[in-house]
Amino acid sequence: MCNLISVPPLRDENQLLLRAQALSGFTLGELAMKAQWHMPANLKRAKGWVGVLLEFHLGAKAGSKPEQDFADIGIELKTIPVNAQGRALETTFVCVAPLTGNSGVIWESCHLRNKLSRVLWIPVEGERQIPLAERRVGTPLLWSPNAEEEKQLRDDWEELMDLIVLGNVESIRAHHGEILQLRPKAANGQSLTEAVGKQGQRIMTLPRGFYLKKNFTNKLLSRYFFI
DNA sequence: TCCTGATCATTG
DNA sequence: CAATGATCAGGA
Repeated sequence: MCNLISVPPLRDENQLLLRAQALSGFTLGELAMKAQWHMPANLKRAKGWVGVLLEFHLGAKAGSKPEQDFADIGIELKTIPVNAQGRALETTFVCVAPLTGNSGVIWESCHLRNKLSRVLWIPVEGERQIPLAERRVGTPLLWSPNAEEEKQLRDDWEELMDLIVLGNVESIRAHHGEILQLRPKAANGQSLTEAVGKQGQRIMTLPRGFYLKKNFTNKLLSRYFFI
């Protein structure tokens, strides 16, 4: 994507929050024009477009590094499509699930916990009846899990990781977990990655990712008003 | 209507 | 291929 606007580096999370607040109320069409980006008609062939557009406006480094979007200030950015009531329309992808090399991996130092330790949520209107260019950005929310939320995340993560380590990855369905779920995260059904089989042998399986279920993200968002 | 499994684009 | 950004869409 062309990059004609330079956004200065961020000092701290308050500055990031202010910058995000300044985007609320704008439509995606306005933000695309400001960035001089091409507007796709819909997201069918551009599923991550909204997230990358907001990253650009907030000064996140684009790329595919497995770290927080704003690693220097310890913040992960998540755009979340919402309906007119401010309720999540989709689950939220968190990170790829490690399917091998998990001996000794513990919650305290896992990738998922790090990613979710501090999240800037930006709701964006996502109903398909609204043309993409007319969808508005909502009020951002800076969030860290409280004790109860962290326990829920940890319980689900540990249950899912146990299944992965013990060779049961292929028996995990999306309904496992109260607030976290493990689902395919792949380019297509032919993608394969290494994992552990039932007899401890090496198998090839579809890459998986951790996702936050909508019931959980809705609890976070419901405490705030949308626009 | 909603959820689960499938899929799309891009970068390193 | 694996990571990033996610949403699509058929079947329950």
